[in-house]
Amino acid sequence: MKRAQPYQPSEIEPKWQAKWEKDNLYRSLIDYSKKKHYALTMLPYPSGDLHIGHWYAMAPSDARARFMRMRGYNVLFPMGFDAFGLPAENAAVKHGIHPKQWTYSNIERMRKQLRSMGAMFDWEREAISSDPEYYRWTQWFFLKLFKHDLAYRKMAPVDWCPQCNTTLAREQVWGEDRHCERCGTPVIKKNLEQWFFRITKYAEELLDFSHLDWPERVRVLQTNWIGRSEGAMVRFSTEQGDDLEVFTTRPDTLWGATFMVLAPEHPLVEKITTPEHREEVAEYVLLTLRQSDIQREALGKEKTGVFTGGYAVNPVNNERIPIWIADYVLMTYGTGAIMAVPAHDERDFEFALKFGLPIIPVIQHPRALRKSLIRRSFVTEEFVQYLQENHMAKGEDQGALEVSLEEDQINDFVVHAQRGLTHGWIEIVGAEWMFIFPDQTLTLSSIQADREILARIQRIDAATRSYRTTMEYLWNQPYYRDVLYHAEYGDMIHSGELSGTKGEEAIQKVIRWLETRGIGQAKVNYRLRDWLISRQRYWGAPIPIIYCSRCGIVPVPEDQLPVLLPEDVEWLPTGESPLKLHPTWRFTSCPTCGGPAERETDTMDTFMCSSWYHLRYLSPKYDQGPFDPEEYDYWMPVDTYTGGIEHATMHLIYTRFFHKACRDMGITKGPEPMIQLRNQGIILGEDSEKMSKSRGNVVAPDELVEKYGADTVRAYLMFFARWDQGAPWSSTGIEGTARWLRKVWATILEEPQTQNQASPETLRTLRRKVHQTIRSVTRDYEQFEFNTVISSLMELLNVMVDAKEAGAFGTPEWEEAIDIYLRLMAPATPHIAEELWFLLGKPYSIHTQPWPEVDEEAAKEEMFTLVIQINGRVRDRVELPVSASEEEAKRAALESPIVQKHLSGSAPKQVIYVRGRLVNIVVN
RNA sequence: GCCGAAGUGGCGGAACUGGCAGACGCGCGCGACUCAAAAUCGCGUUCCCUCGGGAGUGUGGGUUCGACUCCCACCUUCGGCACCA
Repeated sequence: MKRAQPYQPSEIEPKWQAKWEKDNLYRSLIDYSKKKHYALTMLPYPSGDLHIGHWYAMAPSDARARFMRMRGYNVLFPMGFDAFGLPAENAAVKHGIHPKQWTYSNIERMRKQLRSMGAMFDWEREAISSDPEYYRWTQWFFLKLFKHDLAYRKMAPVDWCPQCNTTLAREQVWGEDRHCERCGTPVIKKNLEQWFFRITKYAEELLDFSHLDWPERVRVLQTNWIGRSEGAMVRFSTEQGDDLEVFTTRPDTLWGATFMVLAPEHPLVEKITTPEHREEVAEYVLLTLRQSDIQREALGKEKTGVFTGGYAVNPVNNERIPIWIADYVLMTYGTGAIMAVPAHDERDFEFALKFGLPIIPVIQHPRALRKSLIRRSFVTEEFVQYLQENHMAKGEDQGALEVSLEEDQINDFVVHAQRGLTHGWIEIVGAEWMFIFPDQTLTLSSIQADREILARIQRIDAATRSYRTTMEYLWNQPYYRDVLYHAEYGDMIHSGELSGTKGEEAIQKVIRWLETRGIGQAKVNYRLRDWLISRQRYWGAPIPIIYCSRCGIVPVPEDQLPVLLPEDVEWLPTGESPLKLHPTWRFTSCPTCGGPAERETDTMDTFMCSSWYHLRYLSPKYDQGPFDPEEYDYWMPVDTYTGGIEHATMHLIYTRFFHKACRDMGITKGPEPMIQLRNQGIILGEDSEKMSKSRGNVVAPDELVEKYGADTVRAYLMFFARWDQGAPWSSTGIEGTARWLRKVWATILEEPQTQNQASPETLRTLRRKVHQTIRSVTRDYEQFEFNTVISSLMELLNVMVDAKEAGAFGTPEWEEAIDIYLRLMAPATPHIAEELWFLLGKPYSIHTQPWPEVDEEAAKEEMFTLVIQINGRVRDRVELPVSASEEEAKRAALESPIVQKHLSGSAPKQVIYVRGRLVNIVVN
């Protein structure tokens, strides 16, 4: 027996990596004779150490890129670094190293670690966002956006991270406590003059995913983030004659608007506040401003607000309604003002009840009961009998009958009620809003009616005198509570000429009605805000703007780019941009008038750098533009993009916006930058907790590579979980993958220990499994199902081991099997595949070989297991040739002794036959 | 509260078109080799059982000859949003 050399990844892996690099094996050049495939994995931040998460993102992506290459595509799979950003500055503060030095030495280290992965990166295309040759073009894009009015500067309340000492985009503020996405510190509000990109201009187009093959999850996240809502703008006016516009999604409830609420910051507040309310309003505004957003938006917080003394006119019914201010109305959404319809909006309902504002129902509840609480003391005994005889009284509580009525009982009830009332009144609420008095019936249909009803019942019952509105009285009858408020669609009531409008057409009909009268129109509103890109930090691309006292905001001329970052700065965090504290850098001359001027000292959000890195990869050294148009036309768009889902509402929305804006400026082409997106999951620590240094559960890929070799790590990462889900790490699990590779090695290289002559069946079975595996591995790579790629290969190996034992070694079928096996494993485990390929004397390199084709004939099964069920339960199995007819299958099933026993003479009711699978005998 | 996803052995997972539930691997058990260990190999491994079977894919219903797969309701976990008018 010949023993082969043992499998030594630490020897073969560096050897092949060096050779591939020397031979330029992964250089990706334009080749018009081939179909291109641009595979991109998200740009890593050079934090200093490649962690297992990087491997998890990149190694399976690399395997797939390699697979595409073997399938005949010209594949571009580039790598680079998102090299600007805060950690470099934090390290500078902590260790006294310059951010640039820290960053570039980290990059050096990570390049080495990345090379140990054996990935097919084309390093000639590496791009580093902090290189002046890179950020020159980041600045150039800024200027283009500025020129096309897509970048603008404004004073605004912005989110500020006190830990990072900088402003953040809305997308970078996370969670209920509104913390900084990077460091977890709760943010505060600051009023600052900042630069924004007009991403909101693209809100509608960003909702269109029809050109994208992206996970549903990401599309839903982005859709929710953009937050489209349809409704109407309605023009109310103040008594002073100012227009007061509101956005509403429920124009059908307009007739129920009984007051208005402005955000405390609303510009009209000053003007409408009357002298006697001035002090109270000023105090409230101040209080609101002092509160953090977290306090202000804390849920479950009781509503607060104050009356301004001012009044508005509801344009649909000319009702005079009070204007309040309250912090539950946000200046940043809609117009910063709302019409309050307390009967059909939970927040307004709560507010109205608290402050005694009238509540008028204007939408019929689709299912509500008609409820009435009838005090015995108000009515005759005959009437009580009437209620009981007709089963209207369902209960009794403290001398009051709890009545509920069907629609067809109402008329009869009203007649009896008026006769039965000795004094007092009877109300019906829910699907009706009637107050029946002996002499008349009133309906709660307007503010006026609310006052009349309240006045009458207060005259009758002194106990109701503390109530400020009719609804407040009703609310204090617990029996009514569930029918007093609802936010559903329904038929319009109490709405003047539009009363009776059906729920399903109400909104559209009201909008048309408003439009013909010129008091409102349809309007779509978005939750999305413009992208705040100013950062008060040093290590970023300077915003290429100059402020001149004579010429105002002046863009740096393109030919003066890049605006270089000075290297001699103080980085100690002060809350001001370090560039502002530099003794000379900010002082310059105006490009327009030549007079003294100052540079913008803020730098750009690093998401700006990563919005276009996929373009810089195309031609990282090109200096006539951000990218070489020829490269663009060949490679773009990105065909598959892989990375984590955490960027769903940040990078992935920014880069889509960026592409669309550039398209409209004539720079890029096509609807989308990245066609197919796939997300990998997260690897947890072995304790099922999130990996972190403090928990001590971090898995270090360098150590794994040293112990097992890169191929084992790559294969294990592909195998151990569904790629899109991730799972806890297992240090015993990886042993299984290591065993698999050792077994491959031994199976292919070692002489067999058997004298057996392989039977034709053995060889046939071997070939069948080989070709079936080509089919499944190909399909699984296409679908990013990497775990089953590896398990199929393991299965095939098990069959090969059996075949070898049975004497297949050395036969043509065996040679074919190992040839195909190595090709199939080459994308996942490139080094061992290359080494074995080499040892077998096959032509270098396996990675330039074509992907194997399925021989359909060989893959065909000859026999199959016919499952025999009785009443859907498996009772027996029998082997049949694939060619067996329905009759043969049914006969085989019915002849089965087990079936005979179960049938015990009786005839089957039905026999169901599924070709190639089963026979199901139904016997009752 | 709203939106979304996921629940399958001790664990990661497979079952891709409604048709054998648990592929592949980990772990575990027994055995072989060995003075011994490591490595390797073989067998077993969803649960219950009176050895005939029975139960079983989060729970409860439904559709179907047949449901992990389709429908309805619910529970749990995770993610996102959150006074967005």
